[in-house]
Amino acid sequence: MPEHQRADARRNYTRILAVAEEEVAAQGADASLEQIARTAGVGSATVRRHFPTRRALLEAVSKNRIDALCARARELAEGAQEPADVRKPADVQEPAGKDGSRDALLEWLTDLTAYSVSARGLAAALAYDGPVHENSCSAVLEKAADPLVRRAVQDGALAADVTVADLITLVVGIALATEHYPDPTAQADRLFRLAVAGLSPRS
Amino acid sequence: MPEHQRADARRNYTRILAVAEEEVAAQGADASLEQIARTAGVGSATVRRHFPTRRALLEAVSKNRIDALCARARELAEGAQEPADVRKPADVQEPAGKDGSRDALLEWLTDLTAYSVSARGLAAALAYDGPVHENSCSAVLEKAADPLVRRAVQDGALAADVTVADLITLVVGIALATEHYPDPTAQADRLFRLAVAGLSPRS
DNA sequence: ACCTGAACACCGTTCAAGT
DNA sequence: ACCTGAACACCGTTCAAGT
Repeated sequence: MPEHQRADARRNYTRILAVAEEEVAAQGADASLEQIARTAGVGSATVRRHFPTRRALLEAVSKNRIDALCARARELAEGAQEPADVRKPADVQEPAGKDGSRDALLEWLTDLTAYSVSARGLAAALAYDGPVHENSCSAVLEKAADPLVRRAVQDGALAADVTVADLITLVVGIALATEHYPDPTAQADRLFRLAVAGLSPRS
Repeated sequence: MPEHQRADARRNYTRILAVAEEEVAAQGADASLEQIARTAGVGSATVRRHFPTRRALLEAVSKNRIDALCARARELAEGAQEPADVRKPADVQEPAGKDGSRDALLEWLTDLTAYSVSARGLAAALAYDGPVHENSCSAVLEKAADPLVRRAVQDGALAADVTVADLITLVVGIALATEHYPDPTAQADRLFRLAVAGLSPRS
């Protein structure tokens, strides 16, 4: 969204986005752009001017949830208990340690799973689809969650070659594959816990 | 495909399917039905008569691979080494034991992952999409692979509440989420190994 | 019984004409 | 600078007319 816009342009942008949020929530990622234009009372060409691709629209619709997930990641990265301004110097081992790192990461991934399942269109917006634009949902989310993953690796709670992109893609895959289940939340939860536990023997 | 068909009907069915295989291989699960009809030299209504839904067409296109995966599952279920006709009585513990159960299951899941990534349309055909028809791809595949999962559970190599549907859905999700990566096979492999290892500490 | 061709409603894209 | 309306090519669906 450009800085200085004509008033009517900004108004249209807002209306389209509001309608799109409802429509995507109701119809999912395949919601009709034409229908959105009609309901917003603009031409479909105007929708296209503001959102050149379907993905761009889905990303805009998902922005609030992405921001919330980013905030949550930063919160968890600092350690849930202590306020941000009393952090230890970098050379002191984090008090949370291995279990804390792992728990924080798992909590965030659990939140991501819940969001990806319940917020229609979010999984599609996050799914990899060609080289990632700088300010895309994926890029923003990965940047925010990266510290969580790095700390887990440093503390030995996660294999060294696992990236934040791997984990997000895995969760997105679970969300996509469970989308049409009778109870998507329950099934996504099952699969997420399965992936966390692994397929190795339990002993 | 009905038993007794008029010759031209059967011929059309075959041609449509052959064209669909090429088109889906080239364009993926979203291939244009209209285009398939044109190339096959029939009306789009004829395509629709033989394959009432897109899913039905994708399932028909995927049939060979599904059969191969079923055969592989049965092969692995009997224990790779011994021929089928010297199997022990049921009350004797399988010689393969816990590790064998787990290895057989993992090998099959690895094959399923490879197929789901490389055979375009297969993941879409397997993805859950409402109540499963009796002879659907999913049903057939689940039935064939179920013994592998049950044996792994019995031998303690897998948590008791994990079902064959869970595992297939997880793999399908990985395939869907990695579809547009530069190297889908490599990324799907990464995620599959991650899910197998789990996110728990390694020690 | 099965197929064809046409008609229909819809969609996304593009662009000339407006203000 | 931005929007609208129309034109376009495409798609999937349905059905009357053929053989």
